[in-house]
Amino acid sequence: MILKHMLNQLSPLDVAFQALADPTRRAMVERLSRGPASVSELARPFAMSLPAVMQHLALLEGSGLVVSEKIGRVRTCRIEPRALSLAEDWINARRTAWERRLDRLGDYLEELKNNGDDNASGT
Amino acid sequence: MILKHMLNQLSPLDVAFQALADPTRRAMVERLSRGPASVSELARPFAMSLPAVMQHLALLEGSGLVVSEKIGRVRTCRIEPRALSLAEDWINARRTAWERRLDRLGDYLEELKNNGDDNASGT
DNA sequence: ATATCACTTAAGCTATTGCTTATCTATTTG
DNA sequence: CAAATAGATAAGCAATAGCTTAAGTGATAT
Repeated sequence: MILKHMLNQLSPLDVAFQALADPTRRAMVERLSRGPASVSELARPFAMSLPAVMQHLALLEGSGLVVSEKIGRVRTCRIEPRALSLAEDWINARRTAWERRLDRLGDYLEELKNNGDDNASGT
Repeated sequence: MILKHMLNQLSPLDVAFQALADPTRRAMVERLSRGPASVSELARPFAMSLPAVMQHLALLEGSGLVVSEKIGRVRTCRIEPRALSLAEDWINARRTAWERRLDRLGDYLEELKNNGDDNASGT
């Protein structure tokens, strides 16, 4: 039997926003925005087990928001700004689309007002 | 008995990112970025029941990303750009923090290179 | 060599999420 | 008024998310 969730592959945007939805993961991104960190450094501020932190990290890496490299026994993590841009740009596009729409509406109403008196007898 | 999840109140940023994490809700935001829509207009593109759409809508309104007004029997929804900015600005702040950090590092390495020959005997 | 450190993997458990159907309440419209 | 329309509320259910503990693995220090 083929399950529904096996069919629909998630887009990069899906996984990025899903990764950012969790407060712990956003705190990890915030920490990494100030510079690289090892897994245990990343884990230290949180009141949760290391495996829990690793699961968050796995999701962040899966989304491309974070990349890491293991040297010896320590894995160093850093943030990938281009994956952040992806989400940022999506929001920006929707917000500016709305604002442009408001501007056009404003212009139209302005035009109506200005043409009001010299158009009153025009028809 | 007091449950843990009854204590921790979610921040505006939490609910905003959580709202944006779902593909259906992002599609609704995308639709609304092109102009206001009624609940059934919003629901039409999706292969799910109206109550399901209403639950998504409730979450979007709870996050402040969408506002709505009911006139007669139709509720008209529109997007609230300032709530979008909240999430957008959070991402932007982290991304630019990282990029500034990289720039400073680049400047430092550049400086090391330029001072290399006239500093070789300097100490 | 062996103990410690830094992670990693696996399994399991609970709360939440994203749906569903069924039922209900207001507003139009005929 | 009766019937259709637009939305709202409630209850329930399967899948997922976010943890936990226990038990690895491989690198480094004693």
